[in-house]
Amino acid sequence: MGRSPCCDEAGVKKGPWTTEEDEKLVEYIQKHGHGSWRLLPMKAGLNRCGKSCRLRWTNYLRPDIKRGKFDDHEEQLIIHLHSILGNKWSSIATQLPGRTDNEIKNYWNTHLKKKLMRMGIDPITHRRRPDLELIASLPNHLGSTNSSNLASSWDQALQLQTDVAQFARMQILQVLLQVLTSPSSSFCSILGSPFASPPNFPASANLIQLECPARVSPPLSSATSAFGILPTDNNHRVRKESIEAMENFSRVLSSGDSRNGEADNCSTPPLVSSSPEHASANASFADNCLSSMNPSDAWDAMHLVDEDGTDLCWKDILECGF
DNA sequence: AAGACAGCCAACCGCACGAGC
DNA sequence: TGCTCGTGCGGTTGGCTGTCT
Repeated sequence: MGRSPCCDEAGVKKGPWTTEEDEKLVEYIQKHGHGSWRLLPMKAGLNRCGKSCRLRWTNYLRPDIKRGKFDDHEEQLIIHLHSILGNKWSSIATQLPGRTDNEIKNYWNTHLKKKLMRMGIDPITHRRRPDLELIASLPNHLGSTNSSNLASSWDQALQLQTDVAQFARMQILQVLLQVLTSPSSSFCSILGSPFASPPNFPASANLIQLECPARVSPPLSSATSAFGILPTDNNHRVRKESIEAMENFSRVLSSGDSRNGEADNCSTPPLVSSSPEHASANASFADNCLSSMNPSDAWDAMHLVDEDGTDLCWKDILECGF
């Protein structure tokens, strides 16, 4: 697990690459392949660490790199994949031939994030954020101060309050989905513990009566297992398979599947994880199973029952819990 | 014309993970 | 089983460039 000492070596050059260095690196790799990155600088006669060489090659010198502006299709694809995968830049990059993860990451941070915020969409959750919309439209509101506008601002403020409450509910829904679609450890341990409840979940919501996994009804368990989320899987396998599943899924989307149109029409894919570490597993379930549902339908789809076989009042729990 | 500021992006840093011993 | 090594990845930084004042 130790860190590679390669970049700790003294006397190794850092900073921008010169054309001579680039030429040496390209020439060496074209002749011999990169082989071991650690040994490459020495063999190629470069006073750089292997890591730096690898980065320079993969992000800049590789012959298949596509240069220039991102087109609309690429932009939409990045936004969509980010809504599914979170900050998994390397996974996103696999869907955009010729683009590097670094390039996509930079483009996201400098362009797309701001673009979404201007549209009133939270770039992390990919959900509509009324507050952001309000901020974006603030200049318009400041420009007009007559009484009717004041009244409409009040309406808007009240609407905002309602939206924030709705948003909070959705956050809880997300947390629950994260828990439900996480590997067994988190689901069972959280629900099995007499004290634990999902983060930010209201204390009044009593989840302890649930157990794992017998009480998860077939629709949910089949939906999750279809994407590799099995209670017996370990974390890494689940993560990997989930990402692979999402990559396959997004491949279908990008190849013009009919659902793509629906997804594109809805600029904010629903029920997207707010935490990157859960994004892949969470999203595979959410995006495939719940994309066309409103929150109420989503609950119906989950169809959770307690041990007596009666429906749990999840909706009520959420609606009354805070 | 020049200094301040903001945006952009290549490169670096440090952590995580798998393989091999 | 635990350690080291090599590599991949995501977050962050620093310097270059363009725009504004």
